[in-house]
Amino acid sequence: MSVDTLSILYSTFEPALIKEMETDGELRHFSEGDVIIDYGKYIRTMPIIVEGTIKVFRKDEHGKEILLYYLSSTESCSMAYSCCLEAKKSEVKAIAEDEVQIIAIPNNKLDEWLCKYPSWKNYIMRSFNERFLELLRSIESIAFHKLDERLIYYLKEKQRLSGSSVIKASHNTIADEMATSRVVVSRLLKQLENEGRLLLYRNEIKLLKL
DNA sequence: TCATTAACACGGG
DNA sequence: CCCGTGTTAATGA
Repeated sequence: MSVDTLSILYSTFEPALIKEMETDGELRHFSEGDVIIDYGKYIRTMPIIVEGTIKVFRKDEHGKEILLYYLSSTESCSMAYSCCLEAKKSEVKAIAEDEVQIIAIPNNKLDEWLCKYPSWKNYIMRSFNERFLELLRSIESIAFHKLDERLIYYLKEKQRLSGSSVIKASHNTIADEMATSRVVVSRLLKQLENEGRLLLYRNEIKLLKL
């Protein structure tokens, strides 16, 4: 395991736990677009993200997909945690947004560590809380805001995670992730450009003031 | 009323 | 040429 990876872990977990992670956890790498977990697959390990960003999707009964939330460094998926404990099938799909490194923790360790390590308990609790809040924000956005507000929320979220005000994505990709059509995305983006809030290029959006 | 679908032209890479 | 983009017109919820 790299020094960089370790330093991230040391700020979150106690040394004895990290030792266990080194022996029992498995470091895995994914590239942009890789499907990390798919609908209906059994989850046997719980991932902790050490590098990169993962996007989590949910599919409705008609097969339409929508982006739920992003996961980034040191975060984990509480969905995965509860699935692991009961050996259930995944309700969501996770795709790597960029280059991603995760530590896969085998499910038999999860419960054991909960009693053994306070830092692990805290991490799990905090992780559940963060995911829940993020989910609430997504629901609020989808249920109560119109598409133009959702688009702005989407762009801001991209900006926050990439740390850059230049967003690299096609209108089509954005439309897919927001579960709408490209026509609408193009129209709304054009509107925002006319308002002087961003600039449009091919496969690129430069955010000015949102 | 506003989203979706299909269709088309434009142009940059 | 292919793909992303901008627009329009018809249709749908």
